[in-house]
Amino acid sequence: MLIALGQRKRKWEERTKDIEELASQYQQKPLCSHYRPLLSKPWQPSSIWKLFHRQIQAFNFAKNCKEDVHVFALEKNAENKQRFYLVTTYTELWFYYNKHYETSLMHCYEVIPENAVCKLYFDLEFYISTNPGADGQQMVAVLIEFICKKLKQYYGMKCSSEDVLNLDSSTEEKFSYHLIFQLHNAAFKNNIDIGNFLRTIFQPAILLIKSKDPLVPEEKVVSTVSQSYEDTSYLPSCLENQIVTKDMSQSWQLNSHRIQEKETSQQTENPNLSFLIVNGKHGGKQLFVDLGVYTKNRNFRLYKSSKAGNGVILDIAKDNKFVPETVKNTSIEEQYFLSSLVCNVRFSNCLKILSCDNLEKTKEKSVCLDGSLSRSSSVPIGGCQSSPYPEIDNFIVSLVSKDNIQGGIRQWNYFSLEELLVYDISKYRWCRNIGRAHRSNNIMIIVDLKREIWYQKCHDPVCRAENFKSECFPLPSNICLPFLFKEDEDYVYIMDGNGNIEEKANMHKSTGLPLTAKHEKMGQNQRTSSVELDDELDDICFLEASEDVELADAVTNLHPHKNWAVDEIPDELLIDALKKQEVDEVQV
DNA sequence: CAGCGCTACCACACCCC
DNA sequence: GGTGTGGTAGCG
Repeated sequence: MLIALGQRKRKWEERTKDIEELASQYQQKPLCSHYRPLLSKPWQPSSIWKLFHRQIQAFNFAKNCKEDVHVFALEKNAENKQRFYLVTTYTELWFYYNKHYETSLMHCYEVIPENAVCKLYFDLEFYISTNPGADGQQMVAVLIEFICKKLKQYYGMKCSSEDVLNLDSSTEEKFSYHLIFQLHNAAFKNNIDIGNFLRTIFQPAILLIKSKDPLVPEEKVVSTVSQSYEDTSYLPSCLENQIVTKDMSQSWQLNSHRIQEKETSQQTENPNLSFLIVNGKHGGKQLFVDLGVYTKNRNFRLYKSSKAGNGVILDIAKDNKFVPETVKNTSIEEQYFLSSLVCNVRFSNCLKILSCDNLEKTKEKSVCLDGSLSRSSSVPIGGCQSSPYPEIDNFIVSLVSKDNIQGGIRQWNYFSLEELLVYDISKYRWCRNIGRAHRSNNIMIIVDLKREIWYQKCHDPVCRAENFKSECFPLPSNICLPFLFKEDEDYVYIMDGNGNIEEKANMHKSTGLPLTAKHEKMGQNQRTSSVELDDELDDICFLEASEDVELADAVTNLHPHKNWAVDEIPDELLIDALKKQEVDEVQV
């Protein structure tokens, strides 16, 4: 007994000694002593890499992070499809992912947060055995052409197959594609709205499928296809005769009239949607486009990832025509990776947010943040629509309720990349640029959840031309995320050098030392976002995520045309800014 | 110790003709 | 027989 205890004690002492030795090594030779993500390449990893068992814990942690972090889901393996939730930045994920395809990161999914602005994306699939002769690539081409046409029709967006990233994950059994639209200066309000949009434009096909269901009475069925002018030779032989009657066509027109008040004149252009319909695995008709992927917090498989239990990765398809712009010091592969991320959408003044309410409500709207493009059919949303943060909404309403004017929130949009809430204000038009209210243009208030600040921007063309952005004001602490979300860190996992996930105490990733609250909050002043990858960034994007944020902001205000990283700002400018802003207790 | 968000489907209760 | 509700298996 005593001997065993003695052995245990010695083992424990050895282990403690090893850890202490390792810790002193890291202290002497820190891994990230000169980390300057905007300057040095190859860059070094930041410290944000945390795994959680529960999605909610991952989101709560991410919301308290100062970096551009995102939540990803990892499938463990084929036997155990249990999922973990990883919080990290795009850049850091790529850094490890790129090297560890065959480890824990091989089954990795982007979590598309509910309410987050995102790109138009598609999951396409059909079983090859039940669809003999179906030409998947040709069907994809027709689909893209159709979607581009509808984007033009509904939102005035111009795009072509060259703006669509085609990813292929097909097997001998199943044709499987992902499409990610890279629209210029436009994105959808959230993935629910994408679903609404697609259900609207695919409605004839959806109803046609339902009509094959004996439970649906035939007279309720509406469809399109008055003229079937398109080549259907790529269709599976079983679908060649799926042409719908003229009565159905009229029905669709009626129905469509209710859906889109202004579009009745265009109905004659409706193409044959039978290209959308395929045979299911066990018979029955289904859509080529999976409409089940537009739900809250949807997991969408990453470029180069495979499903657990199936070795087929999502790779650039042979027929892909999208080529990302090359960016200095980054590989084309990384650019493809960033393009494939559905939520990698950066806020800017000219970004058009596309939205679509669900079919029952039958309202269509498209709003441009710069106000320069006309809004389509719908009425503006009346009153105050609440965002996921009612406390912040209340604060915004209090900001725009002054001088006997009761302003309101016309609409809000959430950018998960930078954690920005962009509020379009109604009724209240006071602009800090001109020192009075605009006559006809509305203002917006941007809440930066990471920097815990808010500022005003403007829809007015003159203010826009100046790229006006007001001073930054601190958010009251009781509406900041750390206050609203108390993070749960009971279970923290890290990945070892081989990319394997191990359960660990709550440790600092680079040093292996226990992580203190201060480390957490400081985030080591590191920026690993795609900031340095995008030449056309809005000024708001450059100088953030640091302890010195206010100072950096002050410098930006003084020198709006320079874009410095926090640690690049010349000392004299910092001092100027200090004087101007009377910022205390800032370490230069 | 440990996934999440649906939808389709089923059983059952209640109501009306 | 029609309609509403609540629970859940199983899909994506």
